[in-house]
Amino acid sequence: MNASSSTPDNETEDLQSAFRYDAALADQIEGEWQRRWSEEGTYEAPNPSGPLASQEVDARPKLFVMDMFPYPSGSGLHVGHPLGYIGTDVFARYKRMTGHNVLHTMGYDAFGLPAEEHARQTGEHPRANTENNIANMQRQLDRLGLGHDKRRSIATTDVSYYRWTQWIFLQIFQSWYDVEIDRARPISELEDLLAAGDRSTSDGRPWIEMDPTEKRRELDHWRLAYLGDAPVNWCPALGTVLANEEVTAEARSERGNHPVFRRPMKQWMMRITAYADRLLDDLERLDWTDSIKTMQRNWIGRSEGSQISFATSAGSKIEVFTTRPDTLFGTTAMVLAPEHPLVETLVAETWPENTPQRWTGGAATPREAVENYRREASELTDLERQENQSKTGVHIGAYCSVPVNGLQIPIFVADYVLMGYGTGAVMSVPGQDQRDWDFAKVFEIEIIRTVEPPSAFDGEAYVGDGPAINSDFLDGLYINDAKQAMIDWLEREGHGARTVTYKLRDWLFSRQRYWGEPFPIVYDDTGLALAVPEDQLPVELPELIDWAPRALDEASDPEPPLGRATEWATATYNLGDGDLRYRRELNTMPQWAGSCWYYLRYLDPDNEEQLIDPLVESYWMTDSEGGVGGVDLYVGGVEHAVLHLLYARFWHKVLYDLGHVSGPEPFQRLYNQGYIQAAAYQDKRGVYVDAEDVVESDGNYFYQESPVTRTFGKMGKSLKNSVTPDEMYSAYGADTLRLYEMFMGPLDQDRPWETKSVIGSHRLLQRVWRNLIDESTGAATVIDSPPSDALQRMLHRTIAAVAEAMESLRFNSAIARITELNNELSRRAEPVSRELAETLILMLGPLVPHIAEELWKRIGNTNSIVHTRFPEADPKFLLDELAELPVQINGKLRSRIVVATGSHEEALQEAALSDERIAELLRGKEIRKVIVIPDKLVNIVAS
RNA sequence: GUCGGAGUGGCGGAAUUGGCAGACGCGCUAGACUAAGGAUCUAGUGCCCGUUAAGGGUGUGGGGGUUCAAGUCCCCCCUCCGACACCA
Repeated sequence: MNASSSTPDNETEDLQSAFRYDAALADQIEGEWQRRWSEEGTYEAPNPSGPLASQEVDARPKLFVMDMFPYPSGSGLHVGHPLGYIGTDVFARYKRMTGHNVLHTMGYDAFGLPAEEHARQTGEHPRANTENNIANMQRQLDRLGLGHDKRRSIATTDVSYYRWTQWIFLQIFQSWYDVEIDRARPISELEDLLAAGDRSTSDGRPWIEMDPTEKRRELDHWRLAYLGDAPVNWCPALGTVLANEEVTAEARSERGNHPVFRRPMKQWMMRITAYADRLLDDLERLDWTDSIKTMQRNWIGRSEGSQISFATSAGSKIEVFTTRPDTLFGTTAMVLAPEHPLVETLVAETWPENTPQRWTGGAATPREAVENYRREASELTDLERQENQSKTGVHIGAYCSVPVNGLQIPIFVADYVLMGYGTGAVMSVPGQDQRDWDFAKVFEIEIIRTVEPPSAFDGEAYVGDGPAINSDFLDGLYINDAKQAMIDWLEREGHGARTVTYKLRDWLFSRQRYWGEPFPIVYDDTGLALAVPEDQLPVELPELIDWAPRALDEASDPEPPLGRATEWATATYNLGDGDLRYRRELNTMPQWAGSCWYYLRYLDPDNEEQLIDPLVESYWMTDSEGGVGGVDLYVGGVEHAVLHLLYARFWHKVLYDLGHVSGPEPFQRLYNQGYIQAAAYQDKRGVYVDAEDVVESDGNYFYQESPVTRTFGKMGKSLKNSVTPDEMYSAYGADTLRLYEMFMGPLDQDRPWETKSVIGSHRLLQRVWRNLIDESTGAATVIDSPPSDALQRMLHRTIAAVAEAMESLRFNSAIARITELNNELSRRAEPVSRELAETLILMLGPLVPHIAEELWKRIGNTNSIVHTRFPEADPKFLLDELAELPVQINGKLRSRIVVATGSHEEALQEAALSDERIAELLRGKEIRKVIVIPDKLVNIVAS
């Protein structure tokens, strides 16, 4: 790092330029202004009521700008981390200056595995570790000069915060989804409906015949948060169960890449599937990128089709789900997932006569074949199953009949059919489905095409549209009509019905961890869950000594660490029958829980009486322009495209149904910032070397004289390519770092970090400073006379461009325009008009607040620029009287003419044709046509 | 494989509705200041031809098309990045 004045040798020059804008001066200015902002509460945004309200009602329009809050990592920040935070800060500052009441703050998503992993290694309690990390990270962020309302900051680990996380859990626990009115309702209302017979119970028994325990079990059946007995993803290395979303396709944990095993276990589940359609439909009302919307749509995975029953000789019917009921006449086999429950009852004792050898898997009986196949399938990892795309399976010796034509078709088990989707059973139609085609080829199953392929078609299964063939009453119909006709027939004949299925599963909500929110749930002797009363919240985490997960092997079973807090594990509550002892729920909530609602707590951070004051909620969360409402701008990485954003939307919708929030969506506009990448260098052995010490020569890279190869990747320890904000502060100051990060490119794009380029942003600030300040005295050099007409025009064009760029988050363009203006001032090398100087400073304000405040003060102002109006372009300066227009011949630029703006076509044509060069070039040519676009160009077509 | 997104100088990137491609910055070249410059300032800088110059040609991943005019619109192809992945 070479700050110009930091070497002792140029002290002489330093004395001459004691007020040159360098790292030392920047550091001093930044410290002073950060102190003043903090003392004056400059960034505090008033609420309409409650403790954070200001004296008078704030008439400004509100704007809620938010970053995805970080996990407070122990390793500290590198320059890639704050990119989004700087972006939102610039936008928030710009909006403050255009008269908005801007809420911008920051919190910490502080529960989670890393603190426990760290604790396991060091013995430091997760809370102590977490608090240290938060303090450290806060210090690093403060140094950037982010304009946050500190009063509103929270950490999900604060007891006063997770008390309300627990409260929300109870709301969900005590609700059910009424499909008739399509929203969640309190469970007490269901009780009334069941008692009145307006809803039938899950097994059809009358409510009044149930004993109290049966009634509780019945209600539990309906709850939005319920105990499910599904197979879970048990990760022994992490000592916890994981959600499907936290497990990779290779059956490993997303965090740490440890093996994950399937285990059946009683787990808390959230009925997010009840909201599948609303989560899908409301996407259309959101200002999010199409790619994120598409990812959510794919994740929800809604598909319409029909359920069809196939009768078997054994009596049980096989239900399949298909999106192509129109192809039913082409069904030539039935394929079940290996885990399908009906396999047991359907499997035949002996092979039927004439069973082809290849169907038997070489086994003596169908049962043996199925058992062998199941064993082989279970020994494959998901990855192997995926790589092995050739179809395998065995016949189970039984047949079922195709309802529409009575055809007897063989039943198979095969692992290409997944138990987790649809009904775990597939009607195999090789003519119209490539997977079925592949399967049919292996087992020599008959192929009947039911859609006529185009004559040129030479593929295998044909999935395109076309007229139905070989399909009796469907013949000639195209796919859509054929589907309708078939579904009508199935419904009329009682063989099936129109249905919808989803890929989305219910959300597995418990973790066998210490460092998470305890459930506000206890159990009595029935083993059924009971809510801890709201007025008994929070259920605080016990201070465990032995909190670390046990080292566990593959054969182990899930075991929550809270079970070791023996005193805490039971509790006395009065739940209506007097004080009784209850067993506590020992699982904790997943990290997603705390991030599902933090935006609401920012709004009313000190409320102990209710989740949020409705007045405050509707003030910040309602869109005055009639949009769906919610956070006005939410900025974060694309990695949360499905999980966090789907969970938070789900919780918000539940709160909306129950009347706790005023709108259906939490985040109106979502913006995904890109990532900062950095060059990383590997030597011959492939070992990463310190990027800082690599030198370039003629496009090749060397580390200690030896050639190294360059790649780009995420900044971090493993690639040895981190650059810390602290290094940038000491070389240039925080404003330069902010400016550089914003100048590198559009906010939503990944961009490579280049330390050598940072100097460019520093130079801009130095030149601005020099244009307004005498570097030897520190006094302002501005003069009071107005700027020249030409400068005035340039200034207002700049204002218009900068405002537009700020509005659309194109900060790189805004900076370019400001640079152009400042370059012009440098070129003129004359004292700058105060009017122009003020405008320039205000435009810089959102980007580089410290130096802007300092310049503002030095040219004679006493107020802060934070709430000063952003300059507005005066239209009268935007139009020049004269304009230089290009003149083209046959589309090629040949000359330019200077004409009055607003000149009519004839005048322009004449000016163009009488231009010397043009006349010269046109000599001897025939003018065929002249295109004149006023104020744009003239194009002469000649030959 | 399917679905998204993107390809513009040596590099990061600009370019409203189709209307002067390469703004702005880095780097590079030359010069100024200097004991010195990895500081600062000034000028130049897409590529090719043209001794300088005037000028000309060419140019936004490739190929075709629409148009007076295409980085921008249409068709086909290639490459890279991201997500999902036997979803019936």
